[in-house]
Amino acid sequence: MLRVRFAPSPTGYLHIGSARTFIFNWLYACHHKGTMILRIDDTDVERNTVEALESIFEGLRWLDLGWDEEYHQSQRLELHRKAAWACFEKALAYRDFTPASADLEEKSRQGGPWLFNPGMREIRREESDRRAVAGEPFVLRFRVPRDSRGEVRFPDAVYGEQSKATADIEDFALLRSNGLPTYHMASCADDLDLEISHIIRGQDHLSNTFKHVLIFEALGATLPQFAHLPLLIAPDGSKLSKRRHGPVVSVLTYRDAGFLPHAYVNFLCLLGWSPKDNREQMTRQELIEAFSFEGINRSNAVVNFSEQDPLDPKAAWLNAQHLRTMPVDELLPHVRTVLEAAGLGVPADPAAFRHTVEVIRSRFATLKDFATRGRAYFSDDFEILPESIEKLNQPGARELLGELAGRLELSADFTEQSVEQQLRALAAERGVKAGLLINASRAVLTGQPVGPSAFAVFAAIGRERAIHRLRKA
RNA sequence: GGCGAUGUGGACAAGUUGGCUAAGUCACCCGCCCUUCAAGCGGGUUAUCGCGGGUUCGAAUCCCGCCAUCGCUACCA
Repeated sequence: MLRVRFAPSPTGYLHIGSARTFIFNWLYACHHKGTMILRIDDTDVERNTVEALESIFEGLRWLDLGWDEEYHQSQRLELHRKAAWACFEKALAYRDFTPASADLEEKSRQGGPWLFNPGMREIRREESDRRAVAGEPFVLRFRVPRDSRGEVRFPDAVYGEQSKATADIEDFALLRSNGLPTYHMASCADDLDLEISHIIRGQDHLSNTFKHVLIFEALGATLPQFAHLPLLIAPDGSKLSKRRHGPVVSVLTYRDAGFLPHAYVNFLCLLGWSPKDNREQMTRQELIEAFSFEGINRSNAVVNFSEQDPLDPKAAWLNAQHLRTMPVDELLPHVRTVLEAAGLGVPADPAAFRHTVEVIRSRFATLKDFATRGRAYFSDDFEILPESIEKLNQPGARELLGELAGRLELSADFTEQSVEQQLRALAAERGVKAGLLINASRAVLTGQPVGPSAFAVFAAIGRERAIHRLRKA
């Protein structure tokens, strides 16, 4: 049974890189009909916040992909401790009584690799026990087998066969002096207990994996398969950080910018992965079918944003693409949500709503456009832009609009075709270009200087409202 | 400093068992369409494949060296 997990730590909002990791895990699980597990890695009590946890869930819910099982590491601490002490009992770990120190850190930075605190590795069991019982604080460290073996290796589905000399792996901590497990310990113990078969995570963990392999072996487990993902980075090559790059690193920013969840998922998939057959816009099902480790790149991908334009142009394009090609009925709920959030109503007649959306969506790039540029379609309270007023100020435009209103009122029917007929006839009779009336109509009906065919606008707005707006001009 | 990785046009990204003029997408420019703006359709500009050597009839693809960038090097994850 294939089981994968996404394991965020609740120390900040859902990062777009984390979101992509979640998506790739999800895709892999779906492709192989496996199980997707969400595991909250909250062992760092100092940095965890409930706000961050909420924010992560909010982001994941927006992505709208779901998961099958959910765990929180803080509720499984006994498991982690048991695993850590099992290592100790087998003499694969030892107590380190050295107090945390910045000096040692400094020393290691200059003088080559730092492997362990001098003297601690060799303390005899009796002395170690005695000092512990006496209440002396300690961290439990893994005893890297530097004497018995030369290197640690593991295959990575993306980066290939990896190896590292044990001489270059330091004695990392398993348990902190406060008794809580470290990331390495908790993660491995849980991966083992939850029977994770494939660990798909960011490449920043590639070097850590050597330690994890050691832990898995110490616990007598067979290794899961590893697949590391290239990182998402900023245009200047630095890693994406909240401090330096602001809201562009949070998935919720894209929700608030009016992205369709699936369009953003689609975009993220194209960063570091490719179906290799030129497809860009893909449905969820197509992504699931096409996804495989073979399509994952090894180089980091740049999220192409700038101060002027915080949205990656390709992401924006992909969103517009989905917006105008997806089945309308799937789009409608999203439009409704955005309109309601803006305090706008949705047409009572579902067919009218659907028709209106159909008319305007090809000119919009985000969901927000429906409430801003498309406001006049859903409310009588809208602004007429200065550029639109210019079109109204053409000589004779207002008078003709009034006249048109009169004719439309008396007309037998009110369809795109009939309105066009009436309008063109009027223009011909008065000896003006149809364009004059067409552009003026659009301006007064929608407030916008540009937009869909004016005749389609008439039909979408409806007879009564259209006539009213014509007269008001 | 040590270790682990990566380096194809502004961004994404094919191609890496060596072999026609290095795909495609976004962005940008032009044209068509046209009542406007998009969309759509057609076309175009942008790459000495990080740099320098080597092997070869022939290298983005193989070998060596160098450089740059990223990651790990925490009682953070």
